[in-house]
Amino acid sequence: MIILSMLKLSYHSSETKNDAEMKRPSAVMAHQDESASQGRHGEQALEILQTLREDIISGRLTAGSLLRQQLLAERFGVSRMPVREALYRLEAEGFIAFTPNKGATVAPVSAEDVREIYEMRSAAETLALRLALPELTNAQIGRAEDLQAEMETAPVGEFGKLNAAFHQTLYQPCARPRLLAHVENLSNAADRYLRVAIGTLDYAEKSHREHRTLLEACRRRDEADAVGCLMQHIEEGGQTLYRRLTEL
Amino acid sequence: MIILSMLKLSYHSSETKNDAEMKRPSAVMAHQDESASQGRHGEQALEILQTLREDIISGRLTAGSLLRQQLLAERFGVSRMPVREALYRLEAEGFIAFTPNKGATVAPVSAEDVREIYEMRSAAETLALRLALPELTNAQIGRAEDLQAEMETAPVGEFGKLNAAFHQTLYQPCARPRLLAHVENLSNAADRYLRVAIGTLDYAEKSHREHRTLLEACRRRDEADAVGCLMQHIEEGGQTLYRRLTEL
DNA sequence: GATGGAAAAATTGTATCCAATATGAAATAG
DNA sequence: CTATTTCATATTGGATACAATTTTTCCATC
Repeated sequence: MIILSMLKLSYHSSETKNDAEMKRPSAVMAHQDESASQGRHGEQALEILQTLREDIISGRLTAGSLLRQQLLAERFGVSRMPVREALYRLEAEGFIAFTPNKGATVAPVSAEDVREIYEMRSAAETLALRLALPELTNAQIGRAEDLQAEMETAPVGEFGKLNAAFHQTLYQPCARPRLLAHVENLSNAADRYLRVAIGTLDYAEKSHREHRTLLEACRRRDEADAVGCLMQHIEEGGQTLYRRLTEL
Repeated sequence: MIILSMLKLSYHSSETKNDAEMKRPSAVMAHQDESASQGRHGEQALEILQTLREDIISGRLTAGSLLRQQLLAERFGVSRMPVREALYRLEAEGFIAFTPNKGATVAPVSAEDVREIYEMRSAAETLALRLALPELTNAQIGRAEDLQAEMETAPVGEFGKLNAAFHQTLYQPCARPRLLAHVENLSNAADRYLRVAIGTLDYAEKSHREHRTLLEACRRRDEADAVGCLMQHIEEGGQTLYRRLTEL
């Protein structure tokens, strides 16, 4: 099957002067303040959101778990109000689901879900790479190479974060805040499933090999090759996870 | 430029038994209760969310407007609590942005934004159509044709809703809840910009023509043709809006 | 008249309290 | 002994109350 984009999405007068950073918290922020969010105003909810998201991605909170607002409030030493704010945002990200008058439960996992996530990743990330490649500098490619090298020696627990950073580094120059947020959200959703396959060595080996091939194509600024590599990388990764989950 | 998907996203053992309806309210719900949300528990926020979203899309709330929680609470006859819940969800949808201790403002509009939205629509909707086409029944195509006929005579104010329904009808059989929610969200985001072009007759004329061509390709189950039509339809629509906005 | 600062008002963010519903246990009827 | 009903408890959804911060206003000073 061959899908061909015969439209070259050439929008004229594209200035792209600023990266148009959206005002949203954007999920990725270095822990700027290790004092347990006791100091300043209005950041408890963010802390709770990030912690719960980590808990779900890492598997500490399993699918179907009930999230009791009172328990969470006590755990974080705050009232139920910022907890509720965090839960609303988690719902928007697809990690939990509310049932009226009953509470929030961690979203279920399924083979169909991971298949869908990777189908969407393929579409979104190839678009991002295509738009980013003309703006991508050698310095940025170098940073991606560094991340790749780090990933190859880091412990498996770090794989998800480093992998996301690697991909984001390549997409960043596209300067599309909506698209980048979407890619990040899909990456988080995928990380929840990654644990079931990252244990096997050949999965990581294959990923590393494909990353290096991708970087090479980026160095050459070969758009067709780079996008093809990325698409294969994502779709085959998704198929591997899908098979792994249907076997269980 | 030719992008070719050389991977045929063939996931084996694909059961797709149920459509896996997500528990989230899903934004599209018929007004089941015209009594101003006074009756049952836990639905004020939904009413507020839908109303505010409509207000932003329709332009009644303009970019940069400050959304005062107290005013909204009084307008809807509730406390600030369900208002805040609605605002959090609107933020996740990209319609508003919070600035700490200052409040929520309606997200700005820009030519870059509409360009990005249509780039994402092209990627997401062609994927949805590709996945839906093998499952699409003649009855569903008939319903799409009915919607198209209705759209050609309806007042311009109805165009956005009918257009979204037309596209959703064709994508629905793909049975991908995440993807469909994403497509719907992008459609809402695009509707905010549609007002600037829908006034011109040739825009609507062109859209109707392309819709009929698309339906014909769907009838023939010609995937390459249908996906090509859809991609051209979306990308050229986006370029038209982009040009219109850069001229202002 | 313009400018800077302090106080007052307004607004957000959080905590506490209340209402409505759901969950679960105990009691009663079969 | 089991099933059903009723009542107590727990939990969510919403309203009110309070604290922290920002914005506005007003006045003094240059």
